[in-house]
This record gives sequence, C-alpha cells and structure tokens, in this order.
Amino acid sequence: MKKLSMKDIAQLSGVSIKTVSRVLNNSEQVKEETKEKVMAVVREHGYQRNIVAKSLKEKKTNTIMIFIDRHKGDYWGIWHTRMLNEIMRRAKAMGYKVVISPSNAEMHLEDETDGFSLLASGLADGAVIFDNVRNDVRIDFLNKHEIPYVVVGKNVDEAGSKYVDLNNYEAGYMGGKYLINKGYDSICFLVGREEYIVTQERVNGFKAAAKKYGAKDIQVIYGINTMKKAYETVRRNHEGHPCTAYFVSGDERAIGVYRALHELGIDIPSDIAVLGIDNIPICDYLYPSLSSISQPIESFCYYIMDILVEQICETTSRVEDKKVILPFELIERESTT
Amino acid sequence: MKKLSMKDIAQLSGVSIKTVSRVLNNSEQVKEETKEKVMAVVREHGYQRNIVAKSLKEKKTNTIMIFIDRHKGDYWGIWHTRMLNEIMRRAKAMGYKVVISPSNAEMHLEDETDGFSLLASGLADGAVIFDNVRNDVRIDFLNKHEIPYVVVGKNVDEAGSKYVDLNNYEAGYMGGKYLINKGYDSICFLVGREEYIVTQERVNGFKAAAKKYGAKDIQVIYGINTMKKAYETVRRNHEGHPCTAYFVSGDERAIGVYRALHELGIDIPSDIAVLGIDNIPICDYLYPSLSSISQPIESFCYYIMDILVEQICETTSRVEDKKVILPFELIERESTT
DNA sequence: CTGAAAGCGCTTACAG
DNA sequence: CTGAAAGCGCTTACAG
Repeated sequence: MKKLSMKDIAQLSGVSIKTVSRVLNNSEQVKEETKEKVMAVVREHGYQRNIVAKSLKEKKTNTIMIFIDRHKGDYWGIWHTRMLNEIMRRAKAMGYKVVISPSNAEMHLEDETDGFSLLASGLADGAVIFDNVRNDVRIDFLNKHEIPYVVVGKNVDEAGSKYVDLNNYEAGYMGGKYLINKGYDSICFLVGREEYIVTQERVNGFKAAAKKYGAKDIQVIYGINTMKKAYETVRRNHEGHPCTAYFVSGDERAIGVYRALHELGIDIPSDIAVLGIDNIPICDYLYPSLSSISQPIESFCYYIMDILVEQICETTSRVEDKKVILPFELIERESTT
Repeated sequence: MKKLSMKDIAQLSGVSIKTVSRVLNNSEQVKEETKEKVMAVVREHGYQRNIVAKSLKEKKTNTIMIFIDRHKGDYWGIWHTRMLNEIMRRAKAMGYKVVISPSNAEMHLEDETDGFSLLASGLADGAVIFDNVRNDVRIDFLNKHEIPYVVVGKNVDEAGSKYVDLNNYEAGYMGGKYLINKGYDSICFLVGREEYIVTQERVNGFKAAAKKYGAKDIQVIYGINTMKKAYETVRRNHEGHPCTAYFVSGDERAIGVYRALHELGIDIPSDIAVLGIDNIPICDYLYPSLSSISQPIESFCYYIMDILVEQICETTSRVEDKKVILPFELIERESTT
C-alpha cells in the first residue's frame, strides 16, 4: 500500500490540492457536493494527512512536552503517574499530543536527544515542568527561547512566571496543626530533596504550625524520596529520637514508614500517628488506612493545560503572569485516630 | 529573539546552506576550518535545527509511540510505569523520542487526536503495544498500514508478528507448583481481564500445575484489575469459598488482598499464603513482605526496542518474525513461608 | 571540499 | 466556490 499524498487525492477526485486541503480542514467555503466527492476518495483509500508537513507549514505541532525529573535514575512515583494520566486526558480533549521527556533539572543541551534541545528544535509548542528548584536552569532556558511553559509547583524566582501549585505552605501548616491538636505533639516530618520548592514550602508551613500550636518537639528529615529511604531512616532514627507522629511528604514513602514501625513493634495509631500527603488510592488499603492530604488532581491538570494552551495560542509574545494556588483537603483515616 | 533558519546561518558564516547541513550532520566531507567557522556561528546564536522540517524531508521522525491500554479510564499501574521508564531510557540511548498515547484497544480512528490516526499520519516511526487481546484491531491496523510495531505480550493470532513476552504460561505453572509443594493446596488465582492473552496464558499454566501436582481445590477469578476489586472480591468471596493461598496476578492488587484478609482476621502466612507477580519494589515493604514472580524489566525493554528499531531501519518491507520469550524468577519472601 | 536546485507534503493569501 | 503558485526549513543526488 503506497502512501498517498494530498496531490494524489486531488487527482483522484478531480479537484485541486487546495480544495482537498479545505475539505480536510472543514472549511465552510466548499460546496457540499465537492466535499462529498473528496471525502469518498479519502475514505476509500484510507488517506491520512501527513502531520509532519502540516506542522512545518503551520509552525505549530499541537504537541506539548512534559518534563518529569527522574531523580537521578529513579522512576517517578504514583502521584506523578496520576498527574500524567490526567494531563494526557485534558491534552487529548484539547487536541494536543503529549511527549514525555526523561530530562531532569541537570539538563545537557549538547545532547541532541535531550528534551530541551528538541523543544528548541520546534518539536513541541510548549512544556510542562515538574519538580522545579530555585534558579532552575530549565526555566531560564525556556524564558530565553520564549517557549511557552507552565510549572507544576510554585516558582519563586521569576517575575513573569506561570505556575500551578498546591498550597504547600498551608498543607504543611495544616498537617502540623492537625497532628498537634490530636495530641501528637512530637513530630518527625519526612520530606523530599531540600532543593525542591515544594519541599521548602511544606517545611515552612509545618514549622509555623509547630510554633503556633506549641509542638513539644519537631524534627525535619530531608532527602526521603523513596520507600526504601523512608524505611531505613525510620529504622535508624526512631530509637535515638522517638516521636509520636510521622508526617510524610508523599504517601508512597509512608509505606516504608509503616514497615519500619511494624518491625520496631510500634503500633499505629495507638503508639504513633502517621499522616501522608497526596491521597493516592493505596491509602485506603494499607492497614491501618493512611490519613492524607489530598491533592485535587483534576483541577490541577485543568489549570496546567489552561495556562499552557493560552500562552501557545496568544499572539502577543508577552502574556502576564498566571499563577494558580490550589486548595487541598485533609482526609482522616485510621492512622491518626 | 527571532528564530534563525539554516539559511540565516549560511549567510552569517558565508557558506552555502548545503555546507551548514553537512556540518550539522557531522559529514566527514567538510574542511575542518569551514566546520569551525559554521559551528562558531551556530553556537553564538544558539541555533537549533528545525526538527519538523528534518523529519519531513527524511520521512523519519525518530519517534516511537507507546500505547498503554487504560482499562476504560483507569490509570496504568506501577509495573507499566516501570516499563515505560525503562523503554524511555533505551529509546533515548538509541536516539528515539517517545510519545505516549492514551488510546486503548477500543480505538476510534475517526478521532483525529487518536494515536493510531497520528501514527498513520506519519507522526512516529513505530509503535509499542501493551496489553494485547485476541484479534486485536490495533494490530490489524498496524499490519494494514505497514507500520513497524512490537507487542508487549504474546501475540497468538498473527503469523508475521513481533512480540516480547514473559513466559506467562510458565509463570502461572511455577506459581501453582510452588504453592502446592509448600502445602498450600487450595488456591484462588486472581487475574485481570479474561480477554488479555497474558491472563489466558497464566491461567493455563496455573491449571496445568494444579492438575499435575494435585491441588485439592482451585478457583480462578477474572477481572481483578485494581486494588479495590481485589479487596472487594476477597472480602465477599473468602467466607463462602475459603482457600489456603491467594495467587495474585499483579502485586499492586495484592495490597487489596492483604487488607481484606487483615479485616477478616486471617494471618499471612500462618493461616494463608499470598504470592504476587511483577516483583515491584513495594513487595519488600508490605508486611509480611510479598513473595512474587519477578519480571526482567531491563531485558524486556531491551528486546522491545531492539525488535522495533530493527524493523524501522529495515529497507525491505517484510522482516521475518521476531519473538522473544523471557524467563522469570520466583522471589520468596515472608508471605509464603 | 563546496554549491545551485529540486522536493518532502502540506497551507495560505491572492486572484478569479 | 475553486485554482495556480509560493513557501515552511530542511536534505540530497548531481555537478563542479
């Protein structure tokens, strides 16, 4: 089956290329009869427009690129997968394709297969950046090249930045407040890498709550980005520095905490409380079920795509800032009661 | 910053477009001096070749499209995410980009944003198909359009098909044999949707082992594709139809089984055994830790990319069949001892 | 070692 | 309502 081009379709249906193009673009300016004639030929041969040529001509690929920081070779987690799925769903509904790039914050532009290199090469119309850090080189790059983007996570450096974020300061604050008010006033907060702004915000909120509501003792441990790290840290740390609650940034990590406490013979929730963040489905099935701070995945992704597509479609090169801070909910389950 | 084209670079460095192209393609036929001169201009302006134009001209996009069946709106699971990451890693190493399509087995070609429509439009050079079923329409489509592809999972229909698969029959067989030999001879096998060939293979192997090693009682329950389903099924089913072991196709689902058994007051492993398949990292952190049949993710993805890229690069349109069946390991942990 | 020219498969003002 | 022609930004035989 030889691949047909628009020219072939034009010949076969006895009209000009232009008319075929108009038909395929649903232009109103075509006689119904002509349209039918062309569509018949298109259907008969199963013709598909070459999308690469279309993109070249239109200088628009209808593709967005998603950068998920892979933490030096690690896989991304359940929360990222859920976000990815929801972004894909929204993107599809809005007529965009999705390319996922394994690039991370330590980008290498020399590498031609690097996602950023590809972006600058016109492969995609815009970018979604996960897990940003302060002075993120990726954002500098996008700004310099005037490529539309949106950051998932608060961007504190840039004046002209667009981002969507959970209210992470409040999430940290609320988590701390909730635990203290429940009587768990000696809390260890396990968080991800310190460079991430998300991490910093959560910690700041947590500390503010600890101060305000008078926690007896608090501890913050950074760099807990896997179940394994969480497990090892609690095993090692708990005996020397016991607490009455673990607040864990990322439910997935809480699984490691559960295992460590189980091995230490400490019962949740009678001896100790555990509170997570993300509210992934697994929370319901752990025992005890895990209380967690829920992220509104749907509106998160709605705004991500909204902000991104608005920039892509904007004719003026400078759009004003767009920042969305999302609310959350604390879902109470067995682990904190 | 206006976007420069190759023409601009040619003018700025005082050579022809052709020469710029040669330099960028690392052709050997260029004087070192000329090369330097051009590269200086390229670097100075941060010029990036337009990859869309390149693709149009070369009729090759260096992109592969991955189809992950989303089970009617569900998210994909941890195993799929790990595979995805590994495929992306391999693809990048081989110079390919990755587009992920939310399309599933019930494809709709009329939809222009559908991944298959895009494939036929020349967006990607080849496809990776997950979770195939018998008489999969997607595979018919790819064959008809002569688009290179590889199936993750045994493809039993097609003569000229390429696939990579775990030896699922043996995995089911080995799981059954192992449990029976351990003395757990009343086994309930929880598996995914019956249409999937993977499911069918596992069940056939399991039944063969049950027969051969004389299981007292076996039960196979289909359609267990989420933690929730697994949980509800065990809660509902176990009292009327108790067993001494649950064999669960997909470790993620085992989490639901654990919770259900916990609620029923049944202890693992003293009252009952649980054996999973996939060997995802979480197995180590559940308590008791979950015994599981391990999939060799790295070689899996190595062969996936190998078979796909070989077809893409092949000049003749018909390559012979390529089928790889991978071995597995049974990892013994606390849940079956 | 280097260049002029054609062409990949589309879209789009501009005429008619 | 329809068509001839130019052009998007590249690559590639073919000459020189």
